Amino acid sequence: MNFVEYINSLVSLPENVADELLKKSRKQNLPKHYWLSEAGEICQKLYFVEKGLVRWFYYNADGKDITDSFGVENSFITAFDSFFQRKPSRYFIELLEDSTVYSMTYADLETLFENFPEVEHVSRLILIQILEQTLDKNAALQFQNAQQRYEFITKKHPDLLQRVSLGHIASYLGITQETLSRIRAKK
Amino acid sequence: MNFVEYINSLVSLPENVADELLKKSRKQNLPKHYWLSEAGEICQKLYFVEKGLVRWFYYNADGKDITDSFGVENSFITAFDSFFQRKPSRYFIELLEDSTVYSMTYADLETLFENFPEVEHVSRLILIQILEQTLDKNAALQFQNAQQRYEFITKKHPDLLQRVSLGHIASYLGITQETLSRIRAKK
DNA sequence: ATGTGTTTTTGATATTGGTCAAATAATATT
DNA sequence: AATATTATTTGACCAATATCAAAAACACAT
Repeated sequence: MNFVEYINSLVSLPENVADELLKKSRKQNLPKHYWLSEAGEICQKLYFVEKGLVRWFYYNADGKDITDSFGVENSFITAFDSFFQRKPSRYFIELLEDSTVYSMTYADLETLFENFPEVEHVSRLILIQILEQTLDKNAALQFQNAQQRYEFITKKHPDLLQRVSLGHIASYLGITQETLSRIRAKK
Repeated sequence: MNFVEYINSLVSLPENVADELLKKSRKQNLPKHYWLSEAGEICQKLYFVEKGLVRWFYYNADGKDITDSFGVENSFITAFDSFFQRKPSRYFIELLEDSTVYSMTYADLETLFENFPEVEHVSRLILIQILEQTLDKNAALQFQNAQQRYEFITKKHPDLLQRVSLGHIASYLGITQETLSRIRAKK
């Protein structure tokens, strides 16, 4: 599924809008470990992952690598604290697998916003989805113990357990990898 | 500042759009402890707080009251997991002070979306702000100790410390009120 | 196959912050 | 003002999880 097909599954797009979206975007195959964006910089592109896996992370005050989130197939990916507001990001965005992504520049997206209300509309829908996932994660961290956090990911994102290293999963859940390893060991 | 003035401070609205927004909205004074929305139900309205203070909270599996977030003057308030997607919410929304709010139904907002691209546009801007605040809070909870969490709120939302009870602040930060009380005691 | 680097597991110990209970302080009600 | 209610503080104790260190398992390149 390319990203226009994905959008069409959310709202049906007039053909000319679909064409414009494809025309303004660029498809690329990029290798594992490639960085789509870096902390401290303004994220220049909005990505769509057709195949592959990404990780948002940042370094905290102690220099520790903290995984904020993961993005899988059929997700729009960007530094949400940066791209739309044109200010430096907190996050790095890293490919965890060889991936196929579409990308679009901010300027091109703005042009689409101005010319096609449908694009603005679908952006709103997607932002709401992302906001909801973020709220979910907040609730999973606040006052949940390590066991409960692990259950959150096994229920909400079981696919990630197969594809992501234990260390990244633990960090995402706000626990140490030793603790996660012990949780897995029992049961 | 009423909510149309607030929106105008973000993007300049054509006069007819501003008029429509005001026409579709309702201004109310509501008392402290009033619930704008309840968990388990579809949140029916989008609110704007002109004066006052609100709290999002939910009851976790143990029946514990968990504060997710606060909303102050000049904020749009709704159950973001519910209102736009028309599904039951996790959250209660409670007034913590006597407040003046504007409200608009989903149906009326949809009509505005359909007729005025500017409304869709400004919604996107507001959603991005909210998403960013939510990401900030995520980062404040993940791998930050109690002291650091308290510093987060003193820096980012110092006003809340004056207006919200210690118990609610502690819950918001994912720590017990006893721990927060002890943090305040030293220093 | 062998060696090198990375990831995961296991163990021992330390620490943070939670829990429970009671005292004090602040706020609301009669 | 007196009383009841609610919020905050304090103390003693304990549990969950972090930290540090080392071993084991696994992956990858030569």
